[in-house]
Order: sequence, then structure tokens, then C-alpha cells
Amino acid sequence: MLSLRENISQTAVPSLKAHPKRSSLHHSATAPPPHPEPTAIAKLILKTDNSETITRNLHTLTNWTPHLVHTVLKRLWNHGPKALQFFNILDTHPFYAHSATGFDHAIDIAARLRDYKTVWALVARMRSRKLGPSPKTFAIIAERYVSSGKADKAVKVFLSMHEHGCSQNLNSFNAFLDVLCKSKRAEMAYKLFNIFRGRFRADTVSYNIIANGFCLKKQTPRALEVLKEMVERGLVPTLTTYNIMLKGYFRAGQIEEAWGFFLQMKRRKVGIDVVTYTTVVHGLGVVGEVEKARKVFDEMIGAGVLPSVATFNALIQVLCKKDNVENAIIVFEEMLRKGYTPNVTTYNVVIRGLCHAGNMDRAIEYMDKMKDDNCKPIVQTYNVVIRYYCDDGEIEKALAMFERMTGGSCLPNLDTYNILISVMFVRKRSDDLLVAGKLLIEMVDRGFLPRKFTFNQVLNGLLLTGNQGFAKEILSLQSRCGRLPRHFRL
DNA sequence: GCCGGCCCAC
Repeated sequence: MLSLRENISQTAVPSLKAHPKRSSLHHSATAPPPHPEPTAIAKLILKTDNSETITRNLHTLTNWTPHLVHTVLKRLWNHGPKALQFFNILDTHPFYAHSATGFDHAIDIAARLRDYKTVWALVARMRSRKLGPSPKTFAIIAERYVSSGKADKAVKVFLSMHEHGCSQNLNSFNAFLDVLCKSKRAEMAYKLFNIFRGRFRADTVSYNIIANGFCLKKQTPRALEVLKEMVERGLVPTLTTYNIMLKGYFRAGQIEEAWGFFLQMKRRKVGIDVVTYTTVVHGLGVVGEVEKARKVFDEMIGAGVLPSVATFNALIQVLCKKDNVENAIIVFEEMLRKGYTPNVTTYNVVIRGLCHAGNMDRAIEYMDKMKDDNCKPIVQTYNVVIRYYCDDGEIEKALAMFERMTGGSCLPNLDTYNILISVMFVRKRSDDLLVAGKLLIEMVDRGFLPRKFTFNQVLNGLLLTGNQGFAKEILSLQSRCGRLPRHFRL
């Protein structure tokens, strides 16, 4: 069978050029429709500059589904402008109409680019097509506002939801509180909670979210107060409530309290589950209590609670960090023998462990092994390996891994660029500075905003090595990004 | 997964 690329670039495009409408109908009527392959589609979009060519190719494919769109968007996630281009082109497809979740993804991408004009245009388009916006849409927008430091804007968004044709209810209220809490705004969330808890009839979930918010800030006493208030108002804590507090104690470094709380939970009627055990295994391991963590792990099976992949991941990570990679790999093998399928996290943990132990080659072996379990290295996987190569001074290998990732349909993210750019200064070679400059341009192109520090580092390097011309180019890029120091003149 | 466990970096 032909690959999609061959299919669309050699067969479909030329014939479409000759008879646009007819040939696409003709195509779907006689030949079986091409099997759209998300990787090939993403690659085509990435390497094609001409937007009309992309349009022709995308419109030629007739069997678009929301799932396929979602997969392609995920692949283009770290190239926001291209992802939006893809979404917009498909939006003009003669037969395909975007789904509500498709719009949500596009809105998420635009918001991440801080392109709020596009965000609200998409919201309006969504509404005019009667696809929403839904509470989920607003949770996405609020989350992006909060994470770019505009918490007040996020609050306004929530309060104005109904003006966009989306009713506020307990679910959207809880989702919104969660957004604030997850970005460490527990105090703000709690204020809003107190204002609106009557109107939305706040439930156990609302309280759990707030308590978790304080736990994330290591304020376990505040979390407890909130829960006490919950009980006084007649709501009953759930197992999730207890698991949140348990995790909170570990996070705050209150290990004694955590352990005591765990023992109490075992005695209570609410019982404990696999999440409880995973929390304890991880929490104990992180503070170096490896033996105790192992004991808890062994104990759970006896208690009739089966470990999940996450439980194994917790133990493996703990062994990597506080014991020895070899012991971690023994557990990894044991997990396989028991019939569990490792996930990306399992691999990432093992790979990090091997890198940390200086065993880069074996780390790469595990990267190759991932496909046996139907998973692929993700950007975090590559970042780990690239980072350790950089730390070892193996810059060529780091760059080779960068090539491998871009060739293998995995787009670099902000971390990848930061790691690579900063390592381009250690060898003091002028060639490396050119690479740094190139990477800087590429990352901006893909919608990432470099720090001021990064711009200055690259600029200084280029100026010192006599690359005035290139430096000027970077400088104008920096001004377009709004990252120039105050009072700076071009 | 409407809230809770496992990847996180300098």
C-alpha cells in the first residue's frame, strides 16, 4: 500500500489540479479511500510552506474523523502556528465539520500561544455552529490565563461564561476552582468558593479540590480546617478526601503524620485502595525509606489490593533515586512477568535512572524497547536523554538525539530548546553559537517564548564571535517577541 | 478521573 505522502503528493494533487471537484469525487467513488495516517499528515503539514498545497492535500482526504483530527493536532502540539493552520484549513473542508472537542483543542493551542484574539474568535465560531462553548472550553481558557499570570482574567472568564451561552453549574464551578488550585492559587480559590458555595451548592468534590489546593502549597493545617468545615456542614469525606490529605502530609514533609494517618485509614471503615498504597510507596521512597516502601508494596497484595502500573512506577522510581537502578530493573522485569504492560512513565523512569547511573547506552536500549509495549518515546523521554548527554559534554550525541526526535515525528518543546541552547555555550565555539541562534529562531517560529536571559546569552555570544549580522537578526526577533530590556534602542 | 496515586527539569 502506498504511504499517505505518496498517495497525496503524487496521485491526488496533480489530478486535483486538473479537475478539482470532479477528481476528488471520482477518487472516493472508485478507489478505496486513502487511509489517513496521522504521522504522515503531520509531517506533510510541517514540511510544506505553501498553504494552498496543504489545503489541496487535506481537502483531498475525505474520511476525516474527530479522532484523526485530534491525533494530528496532538502531533502538532509543539508547533502551535502549524496546528492552528491545520485546524483552519480543515475548517473549510467541503465535507468535514469540526467537532466540539476539535474546537476545544484549537482554543487550547491558541491560548497557549497567548493569541487571545483567536481564542475568542474560535469561541464565537463554536457558538455560531451550536457546538458550545462548554464548561470544558472555559476551563481550558481559564487555565491558560492563570498559567500566564492572569488569574484575575480567568475569574472574569468564569463569571462571564453565561454571556457566551454557557450555563454555570456545580461542575463548571468545581472545574474552575481546580484550575486555580492546581496553579497554586488556593487562597484565591477559597475566597471564590466562599462567595459562591451557596449558589452552586458546593459538594464534597468542591471541598476536596480546595483541600488539595492547600496541600499543594504544603499548608496541611489549612487543608484540615477546610475539611473540618465540610464535616460541620454535613458533608461526608470520601476515600479521595483521605488520599488527598495523605499525599499532602508526604508533600509537606510530615512523614510521621502521614504514616499515622495511613494507619488510621486502615482502621477506618472508608478503607484504602490502590491510590492510597501508591501514595505511601512513593511518599516513603522519596524521603529515602526504601525498605519501608517495599514492605508496603508487598503488604498490599496480602491485603487484597492489586498494584497498578502506577504503583510499580512509584516503586521503580524510588529504587532508581534512592537505591540502585539494577534493583529498579529487577522490579521492572518482575512487573513484566506478572503480565503488566509498562507505560510511557515506566520507561521514562527507568531511562532516567539509567542515565543518572551513567549508563547512557542502556538507556537508549530501553528507548528502543518501548515499541515492544506499543509506546513511543515522548518529548519528555528525549529531553531526559538529551539533558544527560549535555551534562556529560556529549554535545554531538545530544544533537544527534535531537535530530532523531524531529525525524521521528516528535516535536521539541520549550524544555528541549532551553537545554540545547544553553549547552551551546560550553565549548566556546563560534559554530555552536550559530546553532544556538538557529534554534532560537526555530523555537520562536513554533510559538515558544524564550526568556530574556536566553536572548541575551545568544546575542552576546554572537557579538563576541563577530557575527554582527546574525546578532541583528536575533535582536529584531527579540523586539517582535516583546522581550527587549526596557529603554532598549535598536 | 468532575477531586486523589506514577515522569519534572534548571
